[in-house]
Amino acid sequence: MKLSNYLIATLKEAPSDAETKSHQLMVRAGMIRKIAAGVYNFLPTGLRVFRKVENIIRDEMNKAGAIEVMMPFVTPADLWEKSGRWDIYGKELLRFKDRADRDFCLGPTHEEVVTDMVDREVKSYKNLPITIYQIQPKFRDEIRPRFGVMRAREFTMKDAYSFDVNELEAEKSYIKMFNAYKRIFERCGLTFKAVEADSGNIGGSFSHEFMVLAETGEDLVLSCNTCEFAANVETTGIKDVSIARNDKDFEPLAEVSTPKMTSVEEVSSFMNVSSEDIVKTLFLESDEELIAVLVRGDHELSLTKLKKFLGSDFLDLADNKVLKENNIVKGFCGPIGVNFKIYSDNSIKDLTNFITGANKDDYHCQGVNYDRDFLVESFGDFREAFDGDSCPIEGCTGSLESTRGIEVGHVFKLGTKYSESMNAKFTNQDGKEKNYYMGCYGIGVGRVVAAAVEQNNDENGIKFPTALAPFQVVIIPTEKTKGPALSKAEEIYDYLTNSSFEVALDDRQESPGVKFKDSELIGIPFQIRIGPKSLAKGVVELKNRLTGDILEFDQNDYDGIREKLNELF
RNA sequence: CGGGGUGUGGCGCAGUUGGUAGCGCACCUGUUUUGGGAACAGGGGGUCGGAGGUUCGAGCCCUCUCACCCCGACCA
Repeated sequence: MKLSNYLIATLKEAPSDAETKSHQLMVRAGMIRKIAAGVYNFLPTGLRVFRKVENIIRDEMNKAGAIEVMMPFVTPADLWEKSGRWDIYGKELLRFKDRADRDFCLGPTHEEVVTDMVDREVKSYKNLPITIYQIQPKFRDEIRPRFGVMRAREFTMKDAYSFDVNELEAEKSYIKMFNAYKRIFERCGLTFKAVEADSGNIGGSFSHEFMVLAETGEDLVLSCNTCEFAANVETTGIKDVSIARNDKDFEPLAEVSTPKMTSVEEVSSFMNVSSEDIVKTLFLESDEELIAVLVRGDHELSLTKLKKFLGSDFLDLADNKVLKENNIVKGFCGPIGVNFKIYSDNSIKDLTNFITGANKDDYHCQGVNYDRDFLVESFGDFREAFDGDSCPIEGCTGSLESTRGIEVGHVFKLGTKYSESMNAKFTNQDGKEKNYYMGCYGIGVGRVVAAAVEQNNDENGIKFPTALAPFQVVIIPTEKTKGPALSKAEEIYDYLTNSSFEVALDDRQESPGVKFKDSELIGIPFQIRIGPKSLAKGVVELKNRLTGDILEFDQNDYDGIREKLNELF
């Protein structure tokens, strides 16, 4: 590629809305441009990197036996109604009507479409197992898109779906994909970790996330300092270490005036008690009913865990309106006298004589004890784990450490969730119809690019791993006018191009400094520099972006340059 | 959705009590430069997010609206 005929859209300054390194650098390097919140153009160099990632993914998917298809971006509501997700998915699903007033949405994921497709085409166990994948745009109307293409509303995802005859076979498919994912992220040159995860809106029984470790990651990963355990905070279990409570020490229940003390911190300092002696009461709306949940004052409720425990599709904090309708006094909530089911975190089991809200303005209760003062519907693990918690693995005495991660891939065991709801079946060996056992596997392509930038940069710009760089090598003649350096550069350019390298020739009418800076900002791993200075010595120079090393070659030693590059790629 | 903030040339920004809109970078032309974002001279480019209003006069004041960003959306 001759850069005089190319689009190098580099900027000296990043737009003020770019917060993370990767966002700033991708804009400055001229890879992406925003055209609406969470919606981006990929400019030529950005697309080249994107394609590199895409091709690595495609290659590994094909090697793992997955078959590529393409499903539509626009999907009809009836498929979503069939699976039941039309009502569950909420505002993230961008819905619209066509001219005939029929409901559609932009696909945020494709379980429905692919299940329908496979169900139509596959009739027999003889056609199984089968894993279908596509690399295609998705749209999720995120509450808050941010960090450039890291969390965009429109984004490209590789999504694969496996169909098997039974659970055991499905597990094999899962492992195949899991291993393919490891190879993909290794080839992309990323430092990552596979962790246990919650399966969220997609549903299913079991899942792993692939996390690229980075400061700016949006997820919190907890890993054991002793064993192999690692999981997303959302799903990290807490060992139930509660002991039997001594019933004899019950104090009388009493109300205490706590004017305007609505937070745990305020109440604990006002009453001079530790936050562990306070129990927070939260009211939540689930699918059908309002429930109350108790967690210790120093703990955080995990909506994810509670949702899983209750088996409900919808669970959220009750909003102010609902609270008012039920005469719940915000800031002074307590479990005493409420007629909703009360769920309580395991850590409460231990507690005697704790403090809660009194359900009336400016009062808390002290000397509160469950069973005596209120009844708990069920105890369970409902709080979020944090740094320093003990490892949830049986027999392990290690403790958890947290790191931040960018979720670049996610693999799920779905089981028969979708094949049942959509009545998708094949005929088994015994002539009976059976639901498919499914798995689903996603990778955010743009997010992999952003994660690579986030993990690989310095003060000069992006240091792309060689497998992802937009060009493998750029040839920089350091004289502007046509002369011996340019003709030498063109010769080497032709030679390396014919040797199947991805070469850029920076023949723009720019000063050398500009070319060096651009090349380093964009993240091209090697520069070949040719100028009056080097030619006077009869050499050309090869500079390594990653190490800063400069090698000299005889100006006619094209083979030597080629061999060196071959070594490095 | 709640709170806060910002919209002025492609990017980054300034614009005073209301009086004909400016700077740096980028861009174009010319000359000189040519190994780390060159110098000089000249030049082009703006419905000041949009609509309405107040005023002799609005980038600036008022009303509405749109977009974008940040924080929160779990502590009750």
